[in-house]
Amino acid sequence: MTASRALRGAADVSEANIEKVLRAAEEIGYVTNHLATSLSSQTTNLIGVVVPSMSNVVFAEVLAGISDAIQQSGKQPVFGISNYNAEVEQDIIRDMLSWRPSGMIVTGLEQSEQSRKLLAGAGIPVAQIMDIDGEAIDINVGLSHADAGRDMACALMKLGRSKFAYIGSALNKDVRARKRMEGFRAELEKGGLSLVTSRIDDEFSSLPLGRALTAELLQSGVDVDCIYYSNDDMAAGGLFATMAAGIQVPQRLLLAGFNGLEFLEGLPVRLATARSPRRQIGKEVIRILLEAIKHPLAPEQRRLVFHPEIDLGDSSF
Amino acid sequence: MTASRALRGAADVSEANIEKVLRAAEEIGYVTNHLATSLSSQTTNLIGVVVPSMSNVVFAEVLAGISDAIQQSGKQPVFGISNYNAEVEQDIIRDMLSWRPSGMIVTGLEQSEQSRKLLAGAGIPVAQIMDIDGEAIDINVGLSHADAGRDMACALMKLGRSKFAYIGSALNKDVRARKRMEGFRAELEKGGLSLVTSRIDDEFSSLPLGRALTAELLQSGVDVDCIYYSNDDMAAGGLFATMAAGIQVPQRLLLAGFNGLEFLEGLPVRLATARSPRRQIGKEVIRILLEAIKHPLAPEQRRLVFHPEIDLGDSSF
DNA sequence: GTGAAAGCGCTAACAC
DNA sequence: GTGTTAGCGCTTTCAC
Repeated sequence: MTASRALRGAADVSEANIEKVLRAAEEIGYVTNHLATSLSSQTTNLIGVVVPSMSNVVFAEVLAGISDAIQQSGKQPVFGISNYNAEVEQDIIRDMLSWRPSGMIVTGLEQSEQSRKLLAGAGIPVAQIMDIDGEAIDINVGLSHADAGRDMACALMKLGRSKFAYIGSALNKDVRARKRMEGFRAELEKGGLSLVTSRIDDEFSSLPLGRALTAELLQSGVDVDCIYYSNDDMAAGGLFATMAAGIQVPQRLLLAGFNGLEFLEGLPVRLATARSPRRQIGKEVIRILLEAIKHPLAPEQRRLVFHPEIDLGDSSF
Repeated sequence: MTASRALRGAADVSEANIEKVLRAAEEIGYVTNHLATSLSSQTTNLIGVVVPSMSNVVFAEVLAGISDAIQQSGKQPVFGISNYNAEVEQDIIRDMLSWRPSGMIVTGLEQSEQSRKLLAGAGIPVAQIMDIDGEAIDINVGLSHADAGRDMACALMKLGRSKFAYIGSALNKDVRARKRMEGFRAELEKGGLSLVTSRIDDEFSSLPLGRALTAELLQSGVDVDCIYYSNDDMAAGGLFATMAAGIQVPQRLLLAGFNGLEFLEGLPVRLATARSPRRQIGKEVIRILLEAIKHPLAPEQRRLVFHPEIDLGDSSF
């Protein structure tokens, strides 16, 4: 017992014993057994975090935000990757819960029925991040992707564009990209316009894919003056297709993406985009979750909505 | 006991009881307590994985490779991010070991003395990945970055280039980038050449940084016909700087990076690079680690060396 | 095929 | 300030 107390830095242990214990621990290379600690104390320092992908910089940055924010709290994040697959996600959630984490963070609002049940029944704070277009289980931190699409459509129409195309990918898997697209289209229709054409692939978004789909669209000869992409990677690929085709961006053709990734700043043309607050979402969800672990939160404290800022880049002339 | 056996799918339980137990578990929303399972059975299904960063696509892909490969094994990866900081890394390692994982994977060979001691004393297989230039604790899967630098220098000299510059970043933190640079320089010297100039920033590599450093170098008016970058992101940024300056790549100026990232394929010019086998490293290290968990491995089975293939892209004329 | 006993390595609660 | 007792939720072992 004295050793246990000394190692935890608990009060009421004599200086002499503290030193003795610490030295002995050092000597034998003692490493706490967290399994026993947690089982005994009925509490862990674990926070489960499930994201759909890590190759996508967006989630890498959310995780970085989470890592940073959690640093001083004594909690430890445990990451899981669902590959945009609800069944995989459910398995991961089940597995994480079996480690009795003190909080959970999952991406988006579209979990399986079973996943929602598991999370709701776990008796711990649960946060859903990135998206707010839907009903949350508990804590919800993110932005409206439908609105993001609408806002971009609105801004582009204001710039005088009228012949719109959409280029995206894997919309069946990436729900949030789909919501942006739908918001975009809805707003166009409100303005009396509609998409002239679109290209949607099943693969995941990437720069080469954006380039390929754009090249294809340009070659088809359809007359458009603006392309809205599912995200910045795709839009950057589009830029290179236009360069190869000798088309002036943004003068003759305006390209717009989503996320406001850092690498856009290095491109030859500053494309239009909307900055998603990725690190901030990570930071804030941890802040709220840690509070929720301490004591129950009022409904209004359990919801945080960000409004991504549109950046028209070189297109704002 | 019967319940425990039924839930684990163990043999020797009557059909009737299996069904009864499963139904009851479903009904009350039972979730295994892995803390108790692992404490009791003296074994976990955890594999600790420590990487320096996740914003860097390279590590995101290694982790993806690990995730894929581990899928069917019943093991579960637990990821930690060290931020290129040996002290943070040590804390993470210590923390992970306290959960009694059945194996550990860490990035690079440059752990702190204490970290090495912890890992070596944990009594579990330990794999160090990405780099092989140094002494490994146990399992080692990766490539020689010094050789990668040398090979690229060799290839570029063969193309007739002679006035070399180097542009890199955060070399004090990114040991492997430093090793490539040193290998590169050593090979140049072997060929009777040396770096005409170099630009090295403290920030982490990024496309905008590559662009800025390259623009600066171009403006300085130094005469070079080839730039070797710390990696592809930096090189791509360099490409945009040359485009802005109206310099023909690769004719007048050859740009070379490292990693062979997918997005290079979307760029206006296919830059020179060397493909690092990122997913493969993830896949293979899991294969070896899982074997090592089953039974001790011979020294030659504990080491796997990859030889990155040089791709000169449009520079190979 | 099922159950009883012991124990994994810790901590909570209480006595001294 | 220190030690004792009991127990966290499982699994292992052995008896029946």
